[in-house]
Amino acid sequence: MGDCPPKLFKEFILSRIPKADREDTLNAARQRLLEAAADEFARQGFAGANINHISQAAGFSKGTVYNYFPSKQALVLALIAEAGAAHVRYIADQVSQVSDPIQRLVRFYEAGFRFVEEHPTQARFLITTLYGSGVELQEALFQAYQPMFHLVAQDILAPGIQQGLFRRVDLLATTNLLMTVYLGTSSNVDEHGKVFMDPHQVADFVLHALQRVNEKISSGG
Amino acid sequence: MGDCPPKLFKEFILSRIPKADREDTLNAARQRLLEAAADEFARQGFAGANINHISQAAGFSKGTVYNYFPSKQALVLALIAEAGAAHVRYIADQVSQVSDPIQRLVRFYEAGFRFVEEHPTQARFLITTLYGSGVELQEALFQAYQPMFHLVAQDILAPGIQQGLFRRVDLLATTNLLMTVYLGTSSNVDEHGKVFMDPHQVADFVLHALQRVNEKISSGG
Amino acid sequence: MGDCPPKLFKEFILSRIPKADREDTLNAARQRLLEAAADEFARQGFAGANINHISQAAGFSKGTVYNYFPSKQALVLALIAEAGAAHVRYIADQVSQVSDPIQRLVRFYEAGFRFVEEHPTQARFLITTLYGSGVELQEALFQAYQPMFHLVAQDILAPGIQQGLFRRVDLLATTNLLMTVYLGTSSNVDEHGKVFMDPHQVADFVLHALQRVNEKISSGG
Amino acid sequence: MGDCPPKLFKEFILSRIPKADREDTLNAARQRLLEAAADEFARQGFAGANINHISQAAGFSKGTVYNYFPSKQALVLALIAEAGAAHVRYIADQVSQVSDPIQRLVRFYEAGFRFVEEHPTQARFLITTLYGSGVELQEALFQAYQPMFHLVAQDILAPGIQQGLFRRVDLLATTNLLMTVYLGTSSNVDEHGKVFMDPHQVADFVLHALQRVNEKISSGG
DNA sequence: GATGAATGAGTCTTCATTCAT
DNA sequence: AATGAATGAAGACTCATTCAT
Repeated sequence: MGDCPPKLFKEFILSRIPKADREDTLNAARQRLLEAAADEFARQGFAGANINHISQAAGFSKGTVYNYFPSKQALVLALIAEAGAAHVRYIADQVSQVSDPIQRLVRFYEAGFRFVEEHPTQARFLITTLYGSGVELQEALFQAYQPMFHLVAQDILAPGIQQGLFRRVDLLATTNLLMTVYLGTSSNVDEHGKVFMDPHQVADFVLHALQRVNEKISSGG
Repeated sequence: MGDCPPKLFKEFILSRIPKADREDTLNAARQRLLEAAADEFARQGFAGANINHISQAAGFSKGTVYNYFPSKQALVLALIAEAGAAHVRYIADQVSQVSDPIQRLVRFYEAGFRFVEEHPTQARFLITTLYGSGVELQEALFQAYQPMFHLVAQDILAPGIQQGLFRRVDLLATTNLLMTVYLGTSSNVDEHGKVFMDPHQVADFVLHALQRVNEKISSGG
Repeated sequence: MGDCPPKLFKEFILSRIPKADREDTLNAARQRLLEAAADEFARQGFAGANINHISQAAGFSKGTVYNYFPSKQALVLALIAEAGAAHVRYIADQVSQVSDPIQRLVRFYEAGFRFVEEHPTQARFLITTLYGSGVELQEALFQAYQPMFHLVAQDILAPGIQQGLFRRVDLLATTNLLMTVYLGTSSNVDEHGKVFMDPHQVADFVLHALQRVNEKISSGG
Repeated sequence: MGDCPPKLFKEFILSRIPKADREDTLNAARQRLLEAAADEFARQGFAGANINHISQAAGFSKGTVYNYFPSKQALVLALIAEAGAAHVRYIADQVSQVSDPIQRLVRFYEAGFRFVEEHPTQARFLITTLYGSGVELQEALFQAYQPMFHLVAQDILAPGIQQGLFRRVDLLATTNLLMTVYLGTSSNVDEHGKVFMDPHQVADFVLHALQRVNEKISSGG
């Protein structure tokens, strides 16, 4: 650095600090856009969403989204990836804090509902994308959710069965059912974003379904 | 007759047939439009659907939907009402053929999945409308589904509890869960419209959840 | 026809007449759009042209072009094909009315300039498209002009050489030169659309270039 | 110096070098921009050109063109003036190296085609601008080309006629024809930028057209 | 009732231009 | 002088809806 003339050194210093700020600013702008997008997409669906509204809801003028995302499609896909990953991470973090499979299952629903209540817009976006129309987006989100399926199967169900806490259910089918129950119940929220059902009610239900019993009720056709 | 151009032939035929049949024909036109609408709405969502495509898919030309439905919105609402009612009726019919609550629960899932497989387009439309975006449409469908909630609560769960077949669960919450499990699992279909899960697997799961037990697994947070 | 009830026969007759009119109307609309397009494209170039202006200049409102042409690109291509063919046809018709190669060459420039003066918009469009930017459009027009190259080569130059009226020039290169001279000179018009040069002046020039001589002026580098 | 970030290194260099060289650097930047502009304008036409692409193709970032040219329009006009002048100068230099009018005419086409092959981008820009759309730009280029018309008329044709080498043609019209032949033939290049025609073929053609003859072929309409 | 041309508001996207750093 | 984020006007294209036939 000694070769740099003093003036340039100063400039160099100055140029480093704004750069960090700038990056923060850019990331913040991107985040604002993603949040606004989640809101708009959740309310109107992909086709019904207006990308200009998104840009303006994020505090920019019409064209500015396109400085961050090359198209409406790219914007949803980015949102699916980020919100999906955030959802998975939030739940996985809290589930992994306990080790007992039963506790983990309870935590799964607790954390899941908490995510919905803390991130209502993202959650609503995710649910409507998962079940709403548009196969391509559904598949993208399904990909993003793979770790959550894995979490339920490998970190909750499998050890629970192995430890004799749960009955010997089919792993794949039951994972699907537990996920279905989570995603379905968490999509019912009141106008304040509160999930209608209580996580412990839900957990109770599935724990009953998983418990070992002597006599099996037959459902044969 | 061979000299008549096809369009006029159609008119001629229409003018000859008795009034009751003519009504049938009109209803048939309406039905064709509703089916085409279900397909388009299921694939593209409400906002993404093209009402002209619907008209043409039904065998009419562009403006003709408007002879049957005053607007795109009115068309979806009619479709929600009719498809929703058909869905409820299909399941209720089959459930009511047996009287044992356990058998009824099994029938509920059997009939439900069968409906999805026999009416894939309607079913896909209903699911995407129920979870997809657009609060107004969701509420309309929720209304249409009230009889199905009632069926589960009053004709399956309540008698089952009363007869001591099911444990004393919360009626509303459990109805929600059973419905959630149905709607969630029936939305997972492969490319041929076959539901991924087996109805008996699902029924087994919920019957386990409902069975009376001596020792209760606690999920207390 | 005897099988048709009388009312339908009347309808049949009525339905035939409007149909012909309708077709005329549609073709007229299409032609109006193509003319308006030629004007706009000639003035602004492809990229600079505003397709809404074209629609409105043709007496329609904004979106109506799209009832006739699926895209801006398709519109230019149709225009290139139609105007190019008209240009070729106009010249070929008049050239073929005489049989002497020298007369034909004169007619070629006469008819060519007349076309420019009678169809100034189309002509300007064609010239700007041929030399202007956009390789794809240039190639499309080049294709449309093939018959004009063929005309010059096979119906004017070749017989002229064979009859000993023209010197033994290279057929391809000279065709290019004659076409170049035509296209280049016909692109210089005054504000009233009148070509600056006189067709006989131009014809004289090329006839001198083609005449047989004893002594050849060498241009050897 | 190794610690200086690249941007600053550039500034450092700039600040050390003498004023005259610095001006050269600035001019070099301007030249890079003009070259990039010629490329973009030639490919896309004025309306289709993207001024940000130009800036980036010149090695700058988006806004930087505006430090050199106040607007897109000003940029083309500057380019027209500079490239037009370069074109004229290139040809005039080589033509003036010989004094015989016939040799000069041959040189005119030789040098003209050589310019196209050595400066393909500029040449393509000039041709498309001359014939392409946008009257204002056409006129600007026409102005820039005045010295080339003057060259042909006063330094080639007039002395040739005076020396009895060419027949007594109309000066203005023939100048137009010679220029037309040049501009028209030089616009036909293959994908490597090579002009399709040979300059001597072209020169031969016009020399034949200009040569004195005893018998004149009449083209009288 | 059926048709399909016409309408025009609305949407996605591009890009010349500005300006704070 | 260079940067590149932001702006917002403008343009290609879509489509719900109307209506004369």
